[in-house]
Amino acid sequence: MFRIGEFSRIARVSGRLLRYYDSIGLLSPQHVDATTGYRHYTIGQLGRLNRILALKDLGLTLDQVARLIDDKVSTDEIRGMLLLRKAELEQSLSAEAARLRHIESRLQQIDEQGELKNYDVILKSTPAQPYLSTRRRFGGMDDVVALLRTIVQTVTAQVPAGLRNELIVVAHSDFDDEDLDLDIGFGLAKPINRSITLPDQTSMTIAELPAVDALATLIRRGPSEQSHIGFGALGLWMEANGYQIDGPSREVFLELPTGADAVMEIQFPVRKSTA
Amino acid sequence: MFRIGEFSRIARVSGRLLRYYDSIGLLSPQHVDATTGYRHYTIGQLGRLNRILALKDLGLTLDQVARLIDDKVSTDEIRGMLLLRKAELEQSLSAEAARLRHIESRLQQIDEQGELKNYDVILKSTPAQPYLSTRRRFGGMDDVVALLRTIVQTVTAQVPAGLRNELIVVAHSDFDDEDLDLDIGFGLAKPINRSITLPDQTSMTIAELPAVDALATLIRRGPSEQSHIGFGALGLWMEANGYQIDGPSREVFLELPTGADAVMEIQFPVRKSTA
DNA sequence: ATTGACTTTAACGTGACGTCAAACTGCACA
DNA sequence: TGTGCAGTTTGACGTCACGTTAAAGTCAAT
Repeated sequence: MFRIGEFSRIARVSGRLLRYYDSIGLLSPQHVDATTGYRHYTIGQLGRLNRILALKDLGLTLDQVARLIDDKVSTDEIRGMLLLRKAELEQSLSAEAARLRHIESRLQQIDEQGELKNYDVILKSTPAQPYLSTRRRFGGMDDVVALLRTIVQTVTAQVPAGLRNELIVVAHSDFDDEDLDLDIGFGLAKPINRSITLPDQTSMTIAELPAVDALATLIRRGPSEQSHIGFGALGLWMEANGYQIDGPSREVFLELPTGADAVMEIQFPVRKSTA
Repeated sequence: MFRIGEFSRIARVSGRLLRYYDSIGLLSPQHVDATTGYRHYTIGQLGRLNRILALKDLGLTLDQVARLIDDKVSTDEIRGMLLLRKAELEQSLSAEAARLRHIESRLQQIDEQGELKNYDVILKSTPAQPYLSTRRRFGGMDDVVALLRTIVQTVTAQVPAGLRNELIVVAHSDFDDEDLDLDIGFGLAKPINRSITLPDQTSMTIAELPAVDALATLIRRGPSEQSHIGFGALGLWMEANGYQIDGPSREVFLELPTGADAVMEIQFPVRKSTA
C-alpha cells in the first residue's frame, strides 16, 4: 500500500491527477482511511492507471477511457470508437496542415513585402436563402449599375424592410467585362408570394440561393466597377492556400449603394484543390 | 449602424462571440446606447472582425490577435509570432501523426486478435537519480536472483527506508541468458556518502542513473526470470509505433520481491525510428 | 513538544466561447 | 392603450483535464 505521494512518484504523475481521477470515479484508491481520509493505492492499481494513460494518449476523452476500461463495450464498439477517433485525427491533421500552409503563405508575404496585408480573406459557410432576383446579360458595367439602382428603388419601395436582407449579385459568367451574365436581387428572410414587377415590365422571380459549405470571402469598399481588384486578392489567396473556385461568385452589398461607392462582401464558393 | 443581431447575421458569427469580443476589448461596438445598453456596429467594424477571424483561424490566441491588430508589434515581431506558431503546428502535426499510428496499430490488433490487450505500454520520462549499485556479469538467472536477495537484505538493513527508492536492475547486455551484464541496486532519494559492503566483501558504488526523455514502459507481474515476455510485448509495440531502443533497459521493482514473484516496471529508453 | 514532510478538502484559473435565465426594449397590430 | 413577440441586456454556469495556491489536519522523527 502506497500513500498518494509515493504512488504518484512511482507512476510519474501528479498527485492532483490521482485525486482528480478519484473524484470522477475513474481510479479510486484501494482503500481510504476512514478517519484521516488518506488514500492508499496498491501496485495493482498501477496497471489500471497505465491503461488509462495509454488510452488517454491516443487522444480519447476520459469519458471514453472509462467506458473502455470498465468493459462496458464490446470489441465492435471499441473498434467503432477507435475508428471515430481515427477519423477525427485525420481531419484534424489536414486542418493543421492547412493552417501550416496559411502561416507559411503569410510568412512569405512578409518576406516579400515587408508587412502583413490582405489578411482579411476568411472562410465561411452560408445557409440557403430565398432570393428575389432577375437574371440578365449585360454589355458593360454601366448597364449593370443602372439596373442595380432600379432594382434597389423598386424593391425597397415594395418589400418591407424586415423581410429583405442584402442586395446580392451572382456572377454566372467569368471575367469578361463585355458579356456579363448576372443575377441581381435581394436575399429574403422568408419567401414571399407576391411578384415584383420592374418599371420595364419584366418581373423578378423567387429562387433559392443555395447553401455553400466553403466560401472564401473578403470585404471591399469602393466603386462597384472596381470589384475585380478584390477578385485578384481572392485569387492569390486561393492559389497560396490550395483552393479552387467551385461555383458562381457572389457580391453581397452590406450597405445599399449610395452614389458610386459601395461596401460589399465578395464571396467565392471554393473547394480544396486536389493537386 | 446595425444592432447586434443583424451584424452577427451579416458576419455569420454568434451574438455571444460579439459580446465576448466586446468584453475583452477586442472589438467594441462603434456606439453603445447610454440608456438601453444596446450595441451598435458599423460595416467598418466588419473589416476588423474579419481580420480577427482570419488571424484566429491561423491558430493564434485572441491575445496574440489583439496585439497583432492593434499594431503594437513590428513586422519582425509578427514574423517571430508566426514562426513560433509554425513550430507549434509542426510539432502538433507530428504528435497527431504519432497518435494516428498508435490508433491504427490498435485497430490492427483488434482485427487480428479480436480484442484489445497489451494496451498498457506507455511513454514516460524520468529524471536522473542517484543509484547505489554493483555491476556484475552473470552466467544465468539463478545467480542473478541470489545476488538480488543478498542486496535487498543488505541495503534494507543498512539504508533507512526514507532514503531509498526502488530496487532497479539495469541491463547492459542484450538478450543472452548465458552472459548477463547487469547493474543491481537501489535508486536513492538523495546521495549518501556512506559506502555499503556486501557479505562477499565487495562494495556497492554510488553513481547517477541518467535522466531519460522517452521511456517505453510496462508493468509486469510474475517471476523475474520471465521478464523476457514483457520484453517481447515492448518490442512489438516499438515496431508498431515506430520507435527503437536507445539505451540500456531497466527493471524497476515496484515491490520488493517476495519469493519468486515480483511486480516490476520494464523500461526501455527509446527514440523515434528514422526509417 | 516541535519540527518538517506529507496529506486532506476547497477554491480559483485556464480559452473561447455555448447555453440557459430573468429582465428589459422596440415595434407592429388590435 | 394594451398586448404580443422578437430582439437585447447582464449574469451565471458549463466545457476539459487538470495546475496552482491556501488553510487546516496527519505522520514520523527528533
